[in-house]
Amino acid sequence: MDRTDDLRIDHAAPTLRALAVDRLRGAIISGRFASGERLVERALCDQLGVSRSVVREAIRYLEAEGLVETQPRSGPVVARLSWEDARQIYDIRRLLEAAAAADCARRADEAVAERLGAALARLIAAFAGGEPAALYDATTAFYEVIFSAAGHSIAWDIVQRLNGRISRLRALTLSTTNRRVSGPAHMTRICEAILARDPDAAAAAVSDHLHDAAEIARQSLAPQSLEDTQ
Amino acid sequence: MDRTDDLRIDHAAPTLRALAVDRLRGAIISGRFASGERLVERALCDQLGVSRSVVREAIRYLEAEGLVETQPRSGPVVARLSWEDARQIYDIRRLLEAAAAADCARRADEAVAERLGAALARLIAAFAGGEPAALYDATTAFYEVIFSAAGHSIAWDIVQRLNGRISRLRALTLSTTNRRVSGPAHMTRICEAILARDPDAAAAAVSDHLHDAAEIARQSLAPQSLEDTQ
DNA sequence: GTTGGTATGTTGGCATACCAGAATACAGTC
DNA sequence: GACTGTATTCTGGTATGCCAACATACCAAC
Repeated sequence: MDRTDDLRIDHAAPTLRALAVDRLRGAIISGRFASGERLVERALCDQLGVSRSVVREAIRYLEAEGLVETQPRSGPVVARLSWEDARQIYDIRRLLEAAAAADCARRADEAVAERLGAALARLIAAFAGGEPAALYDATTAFYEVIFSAAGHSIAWDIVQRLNGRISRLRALTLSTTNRRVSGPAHMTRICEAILARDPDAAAAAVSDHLHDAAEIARQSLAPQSLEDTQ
Repeated sequence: MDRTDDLRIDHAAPTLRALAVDRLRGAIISGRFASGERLVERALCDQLGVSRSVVREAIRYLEAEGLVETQPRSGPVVARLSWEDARQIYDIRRLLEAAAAADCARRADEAVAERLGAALARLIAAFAGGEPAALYDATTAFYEVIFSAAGHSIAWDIVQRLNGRISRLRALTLSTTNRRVSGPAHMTRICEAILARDPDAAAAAVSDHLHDAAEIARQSLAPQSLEDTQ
C-alpha cells in the first residue's frame, strides 16, 4: 500500500470553472473590474471564452467569497466597500494576524527563521523596487510564512479572503510614501520579535502595523468617500 | 425623492438558487447529509425538485463557504472536519467573540441590555427544555445580539460560517450534560459582564466559555477520531 | 410637446442536451 | 476458477436553448 503511494499520479485536471474563478478573482482584485461594475454574464463568456454555466458557477463562488454581490433584479456586481466594512476588516485582520504572529513566535525554529528572513528580504527589496504588484505579493508571502509556521491555516484562508475584499485599499496603502518609509520598519520589527521568540512583542508589532495601515486607509478613503455604501 | 422611498416595493423574489442554498446548508448542518457523503447532483435535483444548474450553483456557493468540498475526480462531498481544523476554528471564534463581547460591553445601552436579557432568558429556557434545535437557535440568537450591538457584522458573518463547519460538534457539545450545567452559568457571566460595561470581563468570560466548549469537543472527537482527515 | 402605448433588445434564471472519464458489471479465454 | 478485455452505467463538466422581466427606443395621439 505504501509503496504505491510514491508513484501515484495525481492527475490534477484543472476545470474551466477553477480557472474562471481565478481569472475573475484576479481581475476584480487587480481593479480591472471597477467596484460596483456590473458583471454581465454573456460578456464574461466572450472575454473568458467559456460558456455561461462556467461563468455563473464562478460568480456564485466569488459571491460567497464576498467579492461579488448579486443585486435582486439586475444580476451580479463587483462588491462595493464601505469604510465601515473596511474598518471591521482591518480589526479582524488585526486579531488574526496578531494571534498568528504570537503562535509563530512560540513555534519558530531554525527552518522558520530562515524562511521568514528570506520573505523579509524579498519584502524589503520590493519596498525599494516600488513595483506595486511585487510589493503586494511579497507582503502576502511574508504573512503566509507567519500563518503557516503558526499552524493557522484556516485563519490564513479567512485573512486572504478579507484581503481580497480590501484589495483596492491595500494597493492604495502599500503605495503610499508614508507606508514606504514605515512599512519595512514595521515588518522588520515583526520579524525580529518572532525570531526572538517573543509572542507578546510579535503580536504588538503586528497590531501596531495594522493600526497604521488602517489609519492610512481611512485617510485615503474617508475624505472623498471613494466607494460609498450605495 | 424622500416621499417615494416610502412606497417603494422591494420585490424580493427569492430565486430557486437561494432557496436551494438554504435547504442544502440546512441539510448539511443538521447532519442529514453525513460528513464525507457524496452529493450526487442528479439525486439532489430530484430531492429539491430543481434542475442541475440550480443545484450546481448552490454547491459552488457552499463550497466557498467551506461546507462542501469538491474532490478532483468524483465531485462534491460534504466537507470533512478534522480535529485540527476544529481546534483552529474554536481559536478563531474565541478571538472574534471575545472582541465582540468587549465592544458590546463598551457600547451597550438600555436597548441592548433589554435585548440581551431577553436572549439570555430564551437561552436558559432552552437549556432547561433540552430541545437541541431550540438550544442551538437560542445560542445563535444570543451571540447575534452581542455581535450586532458591537457593530461587528463582518465578524458575525465569519463566525456563522465557521459555526456551520463545526455544526456537528456544536450539536454534540450543546447536548453534553457537562455543558448543560456550565452553559447557563457561562452565558449569565457573559451577560453580566456586558451589562456591567466591563469589556475585559466580558472578553474573559467569552474566552473561558469557548475554551471549555473546545475542550468538550476535543474529548468527544479526539478519542475515536470520528472524522478523520481522509 | 407631452403622454401613453407598443415593439425591441438586453439580461438573468432556469432547464436541458451532450460528452468524456471513471467505475462497475459482464462475458470470454486460458 | 482466475484473469482480462469489453460493454454498460453513472456522473460530473460544459454548452446551449428558452423564457420572463426589465429597460429602452420608437411611435402615435392629443
